[in-house]
Amino acid sequence: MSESVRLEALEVLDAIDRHGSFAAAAASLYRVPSAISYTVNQLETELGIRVFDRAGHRAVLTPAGRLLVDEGRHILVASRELAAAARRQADHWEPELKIALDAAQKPADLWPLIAEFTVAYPAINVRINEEVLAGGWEALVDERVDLAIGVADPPANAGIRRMPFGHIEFVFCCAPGHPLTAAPQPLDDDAIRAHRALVVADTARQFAPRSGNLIDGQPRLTVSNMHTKIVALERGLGVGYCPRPWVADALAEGRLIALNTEARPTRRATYLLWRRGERGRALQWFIDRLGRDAGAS
Amino acid sequence: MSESVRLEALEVLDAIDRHGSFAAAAASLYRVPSAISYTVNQLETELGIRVFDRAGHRAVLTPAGRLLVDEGRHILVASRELAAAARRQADHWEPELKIALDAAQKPADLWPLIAEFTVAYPAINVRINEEVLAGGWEALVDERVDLAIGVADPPANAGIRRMPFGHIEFVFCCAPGHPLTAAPQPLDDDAIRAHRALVVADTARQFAPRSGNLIDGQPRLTVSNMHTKIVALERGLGVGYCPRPWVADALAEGRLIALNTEARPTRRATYLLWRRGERGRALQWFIDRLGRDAGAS
DNA sequence: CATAGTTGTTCAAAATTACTGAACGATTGG
DNA sequence: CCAATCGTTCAGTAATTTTGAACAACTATG
Repeated sequence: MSESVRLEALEVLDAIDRHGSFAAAAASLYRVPSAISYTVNQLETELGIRVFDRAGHRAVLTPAGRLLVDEGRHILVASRELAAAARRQADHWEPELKIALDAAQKPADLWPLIAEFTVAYPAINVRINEEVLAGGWEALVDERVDLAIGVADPPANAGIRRMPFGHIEFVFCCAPGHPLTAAPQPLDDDAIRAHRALVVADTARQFAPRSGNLIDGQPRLTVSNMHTKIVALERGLGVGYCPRPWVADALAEGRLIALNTEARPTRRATYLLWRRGERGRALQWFIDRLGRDAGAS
Repeated sequence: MSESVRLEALEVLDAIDRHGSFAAAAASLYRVPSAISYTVNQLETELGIRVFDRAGHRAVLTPAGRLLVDEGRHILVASRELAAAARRQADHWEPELKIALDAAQKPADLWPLIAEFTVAYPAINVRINEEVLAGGWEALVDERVDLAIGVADPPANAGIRRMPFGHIEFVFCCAPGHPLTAAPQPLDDDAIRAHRALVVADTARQFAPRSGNLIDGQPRLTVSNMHTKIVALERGLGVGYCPRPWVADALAEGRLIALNTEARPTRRATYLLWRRGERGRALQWFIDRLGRDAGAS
């Protein structure tokens, strides 16, 4: 009456079910029929139940046996996958790579690369979180992600390695009918402060939240992601800076208007960030590929 | 280089991780330290990787070893649960009991019973589908469920056993401002046919769908469940028969009005239905408990 | 800086477990 | 009814796992 089923028994059950008889299963496992009998008997005494009904002298699975076969196959697969995953891990392939993508980057830009990776390495899971402002940095420091893409102005930190990734241009936008469109440009802080600012909430959980491009004293409408911010801008709910790639279409189609503002940096360098030390091959692959295209964006 | 990890090795790894050393693990498994060494070595050669780093002469898990421990525990749990599930199955406890609840019954009426069952038998999963008209019957015949509760007017069938469950009273309802409220009662078919009928779609997939209480030629608005039907009735989108338990509150609060209709049976017997033959203990438990209260509803 | 108490390894022997092969009874299909 | 298949049993053998003793490396403690 052992408390757990033995993997060997599950293999034997699987073979019997797959080949239709003890004899055929024995042949498929390069063993002799009595060895199959032996294992099945052992399983039955261990579990204290009947797994096969031997009435018609062609052994047929009992309901409990059926359960063992069906569920047992999941366990067999899992234990094979675990062996494979351990070998990959030992070969410096992490089982899962977690990526933080800064909200200023368009997720669609990353999809071709993800697609290429998952085709080449189907066993490695990839998980992408979109993070805003300090969120990507914090996720990296907290080891919630392995790689942060497109973070602007990251603080210096001995434990974090960085590589220039590109530049992101911020455009001050509002809807066509918005009162600010009538104001003289370049807009000064006072002109801007009179109108509600649309901001994307920083996803940082514990570091001091940063407010990007934000002028104090201005009324705010905070939304949870860049897409919502742009929709809200188009509806005239406020004004704010947006990454150019996100608003290029809306500007071209006249759904949003770009306005000049005074002396505020609109172009910022962005970086690829990862923790120093052990670098898995999947992480290295992404650093290589993203670094190769750097500056293009 | 076997393709799968052995359960014995996972037990040993788990014990080492849990107790902190080979020696302590050996003690906990009532074995001698060299046996632990043996199993670990065997695992390492089978996988072709290092599982422990023996540099500091206090063996420490490699990343691959940590993966094996963490993921391996899931496999150990699964194989123990499989053994237990097989024993329960052999003891005529089905691993999962699937119940079809007729839309005319209020799901809330079943919750106390479900709660009682899951406390008494936490290992047995219960799944409830709500089915409309022929849907419950069909789900039973198709073996998608094991028990159908509250089905009205089930066809006779040699493979299906039944037990009277109760009665369900249907009330013809409409919103307070609806034109039918001004018509003389009892309403005849012509009066009813002039107004849109709200019907709940039959969930039957292959049997001829039944239309409950429906007069042909009448315009219809079909919705997917009883709750939606009642909301739609309250909004004045149509008229129709509803089970009294579902509309009792709405009638009492005046959100719906009950109207008399001509010569149509408004009270129907409902039944508990299950397939004849092997009857698992969970099924028997529900039949006993539901049968005991029969007639009360 | 000993020293006692760890920890994990190795190896031959012992114990246990799994597999084989032959003999046998039961069932199926032609 | 005969030949072919199927699964079981059982004694013997092969393979694997466990043991116990000897050993080497490290740690903490006085």
